[in-house]
Amino acid sequence: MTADDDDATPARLTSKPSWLLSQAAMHGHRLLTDGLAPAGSRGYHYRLLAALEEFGPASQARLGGRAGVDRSDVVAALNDLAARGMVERTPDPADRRRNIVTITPAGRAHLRRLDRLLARVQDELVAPLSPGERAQLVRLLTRIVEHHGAAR
Amino acid sequence: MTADDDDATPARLTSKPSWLLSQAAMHGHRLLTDGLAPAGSRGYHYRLLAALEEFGPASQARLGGRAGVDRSDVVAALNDLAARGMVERTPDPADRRRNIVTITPAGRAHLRRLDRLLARVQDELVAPLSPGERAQLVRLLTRIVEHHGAAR
DNA sequence: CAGATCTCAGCTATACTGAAATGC
DNA sequence: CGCATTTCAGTATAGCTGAGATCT
Repeated sequence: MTADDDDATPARLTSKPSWLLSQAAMHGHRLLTDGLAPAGSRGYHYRLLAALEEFGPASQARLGGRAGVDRSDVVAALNDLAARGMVERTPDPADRRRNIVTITPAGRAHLRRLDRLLARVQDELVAPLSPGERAQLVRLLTRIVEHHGAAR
Repeated sequence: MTADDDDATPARLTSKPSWLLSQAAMHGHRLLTDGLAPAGSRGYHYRLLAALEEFGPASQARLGGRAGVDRSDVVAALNDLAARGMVERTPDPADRRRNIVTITPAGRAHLRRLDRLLARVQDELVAPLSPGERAQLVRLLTRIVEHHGAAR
């Protein structure tokens, strides 16, 4: 009754891309959560700050679209970021339904810190692969994501 | 104000293995859920049946370990499968704390049906890749999963 | 006694839906 | 009016924890 027996995984699973992807993503998620915890941040905080710095100020609806955060969850995440002085919400004078969200200098500094933390996470995640293999993995995954994302 | 602007994804995300993996896994999860729905089954039903057929009858604890289903969720999943006559729970005469779970002929037939449905799902998931690229993807993912899983 | 097993109740995080309030 | 935006309330699922009952 060794650990081999207990942990043995059916070949039906280990051979399937869908299972491998979900397992690898699960490990990635844990590394990311643990990696960002020291900064008191979550993945969606990073995604929102990144979208703001790369594309500039935006309404919450558009920001959510870019960062992959649901309209409903953007609210709470921005509350967090605003409370820490990393973003500012100002009413849009041209359309008073909208909030224009802007990243602050403190937000940019925090984003740079998260960038450093996440670089380490990526390194751990693909640790067993050579640089060439890592690039190949990114290429293959990008094609899969674009194939299914384009149909959205 | 085109869709490009709304759907634009920060380069910080699209270049990261952790993001690509979670996106690809998300698409895989949707295809899998949709693909199994016609059979009235979930991913964990498939994993449990697969573990039973490949490794034979087992206690619920061991079965959960093999199928990657939490001890707490095994109970409900087996209730489903038993109600449909796909598994049988019998007390272990050698250790009366345990239930020995066995797959029935109906369970094997159902598993074969799920196998066929899932083959289509895998095909859709990696549709943009050539056969060689699919094999390469499986190899790379396997090494990542084994690297992190071994440390468990 | 410690520890394993099954079971149930409940928690957390994520992704999503519905609807109200406001404004275009 | 229809439609968009923000916000809140609530739902569904997956993964997990705690504890009780039973048994080794």
